[in-house]
Amino acid sequence: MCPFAAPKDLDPMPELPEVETVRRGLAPVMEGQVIERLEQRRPNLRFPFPQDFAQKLTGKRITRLGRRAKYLLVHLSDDNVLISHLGMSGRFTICGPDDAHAGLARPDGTGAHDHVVFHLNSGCRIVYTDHRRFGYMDLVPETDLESCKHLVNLGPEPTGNAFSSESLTLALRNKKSPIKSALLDQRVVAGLGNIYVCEALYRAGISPRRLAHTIAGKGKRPSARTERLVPAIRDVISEAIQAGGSTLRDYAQADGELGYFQHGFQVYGREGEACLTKGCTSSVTRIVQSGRSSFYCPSCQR
DNA sequence: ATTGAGTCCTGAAGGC
DNA sequence: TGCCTTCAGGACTCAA
Repeated sequence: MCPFAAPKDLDPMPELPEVETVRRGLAPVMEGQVIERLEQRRPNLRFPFPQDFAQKLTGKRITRLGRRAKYLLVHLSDDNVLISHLGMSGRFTICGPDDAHAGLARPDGTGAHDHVVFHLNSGCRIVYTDHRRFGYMDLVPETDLESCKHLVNLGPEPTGNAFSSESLTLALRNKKSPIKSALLDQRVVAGLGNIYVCEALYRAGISPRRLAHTIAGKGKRPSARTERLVPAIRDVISEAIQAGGSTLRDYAQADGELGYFQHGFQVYGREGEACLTKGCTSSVTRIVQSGRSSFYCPSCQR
């Protein structure tokens, strides 16, 4: 049950589906439990922890685990919400009551980046590990959740009703940046990261270099590209959540580390390899856009 | 206002 | 073998 995770081929990054998978994995272990003790091993991750963080969480019951975009939301009995962003390398691991190793630095070097340990009254421990420390945690009152600085500017959830070809048209209309950058903008649609943007654009047959406003079109009615892009985003996210769910049990049994699984990416990380579109003889190309890698097929994506 | 560049961090991977 | 450089990425800050 403890985090002796085998190295993965691809360093997994938490985007919306991974965070949702983490939420689903943690919920049955954390909901209803009291945080008997919280170990905070350093003063900050990406940002400082809130003042008296451990003290404010001690003795609180976890009422519910939620999620918004890439944020994990831990609702507490005192009407505060612990907001956790996993950044690049944040992971949660469930350690059972009998596991002596939880959250301890070990001779092989693992454990050195276990920054927060939740000790629950069930005896389980939830260990937050983040070797790059791009993640962060914050505590906000439930009543201010939607208007707090982390969530206030977020666009619609890609799997929700508010995300539609109409809303996307509006969001892209005046954007002069490439569609790749626009979709990474969390105000346009919330929860996409580099991987799923590449995959969605491939599915929709849209070049990452195309300027966002040329996708939205000029008229009021959504363009053909927008009509392809919305379901492409929706599907790629939904499928990834499903894939996460189906492997959740295996991972929890294997090592307790939650939310990461082998994806079948069609373009991401496949530079130089054959395009998977039937009949296409091109190969996947990598370009750099605003400092990030974009993978795409120059023939299929226009 | 919008957009892009720089920044944080660490481990892996490649070069010599 | 080992040291050094480069790279990955989200999202904040800053500047054009």
